[in-house]
Amino acid sequence: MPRPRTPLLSTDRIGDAAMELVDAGRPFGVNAVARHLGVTPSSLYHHVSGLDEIVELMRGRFAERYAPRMAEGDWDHAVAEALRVQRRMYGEHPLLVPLLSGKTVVDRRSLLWYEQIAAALVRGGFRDDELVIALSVIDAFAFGFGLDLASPAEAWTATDDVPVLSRALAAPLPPRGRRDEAFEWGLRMLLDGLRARLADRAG
Amino acid sequence: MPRPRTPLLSTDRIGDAAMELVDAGRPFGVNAVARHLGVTPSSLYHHVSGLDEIVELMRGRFAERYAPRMAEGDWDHAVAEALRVQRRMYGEHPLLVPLLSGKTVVDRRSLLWYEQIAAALVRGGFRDDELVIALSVIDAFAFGFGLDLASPAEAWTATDDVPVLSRALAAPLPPRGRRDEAFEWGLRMLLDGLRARLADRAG
DNA sequence: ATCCATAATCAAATGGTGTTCGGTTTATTA
DNA sequence: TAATAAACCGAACACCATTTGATTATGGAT
Repeated sequence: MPRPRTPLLSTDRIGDAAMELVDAGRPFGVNAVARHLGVTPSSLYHHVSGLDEIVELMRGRFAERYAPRMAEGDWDHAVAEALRVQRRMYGEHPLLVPLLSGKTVVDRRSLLWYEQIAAALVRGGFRDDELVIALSVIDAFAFGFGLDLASPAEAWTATDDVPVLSRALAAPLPPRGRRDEAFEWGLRMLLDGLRARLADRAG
Repeated sequence: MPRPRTPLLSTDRIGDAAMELVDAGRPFGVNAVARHLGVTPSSLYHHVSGLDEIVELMRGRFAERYAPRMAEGDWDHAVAEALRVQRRMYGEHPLLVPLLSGKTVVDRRSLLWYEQIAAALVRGGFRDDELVIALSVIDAFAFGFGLDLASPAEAWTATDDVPVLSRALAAPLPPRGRRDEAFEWGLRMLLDGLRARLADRAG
């Protein structure tokens, strides 16, 4: 097939297709995106450098959809809100976790997500040299609990060799579920910890 | 080649080969393990169900090598020690992080690692129904900071669109490095948070 | 109006992956 | 001794990401 009269592809269309694929919980990859667009895989390489760029485009589309409304409230409420939104995203699309983790964030709209958190931290009183540390902690937190959502429900196997662990696994679950409860514990620890950092410095 | 007079393979040998591969920082996979053993990939399937089981065997070998010495000290010191050891493991073998995360832990020796933490938490006074929650938080913590170690040094790209983030990235780094510092922040938050949980209940 | 470089598609091939199947030989067990 | 199971290999399968070359349409320049 020759060059079409009107282009079939564009980075926007590719990013959208990738997002739709993940939205539907279908397997993700260059070939899958091409199939979903009714196009051969090689065509994509005229618009995109490879799989990583497609992932980055998709990251941007999702950052747009799950943009937190953190307004101008207290800095800690803003951080909590951002993390809750991101966790909702991973909960609704667990496939994203292994795709988005471990790669440098380049996409503009995704960087804005971090920018908002950084701004909230500044508002809270964190110094410049502490910002990147705090952001790293927050990021590790977000991806750690994101991984939890992407993992099988039974994270550990009960065995006679591990009686304490087995008893823990057999204990009744809280109404909210193990994962939600763990997230709320973690979130509280994170915010308390950040606030303590500020207080330490003041005192 | 027919069946050899003395077997070339065994699950132990396969697990060792996988570990040696990751130790050397070489690419990991069924074919790579087979090559390293001087054997065709199909031979492995007489001893192992597939890639996942090889990963699980390797998890066991590493759990053995990085077994924490948590003795009988304070429960919080024990948890801290276990997390530091695991972090050292991920630091020395970042390839492990994406391999080990997101899969149910089946290997006996790896489960013992969690068992020791569970025992420490019980010693600290956590109830049965809280144990699995606390373990989940600890696990998310470990993998979150493990992911940080497996990620590129520059997690974010500085841009004019994100001035606060860019300023944060440009700020001088602490002597220990961004990652180590973030881990220590996080560890302190985690332990403080767990202790606060216990105190809350007492009061 | 024509020419030409560029852009956009496809078809086909490359080298990789994990996995399965069939054949051959050896070891073990009855 | 005969039958069965175990352990290897070779070859194939279906996928993957990516590259190359050919074909044709578009848009800008002469």
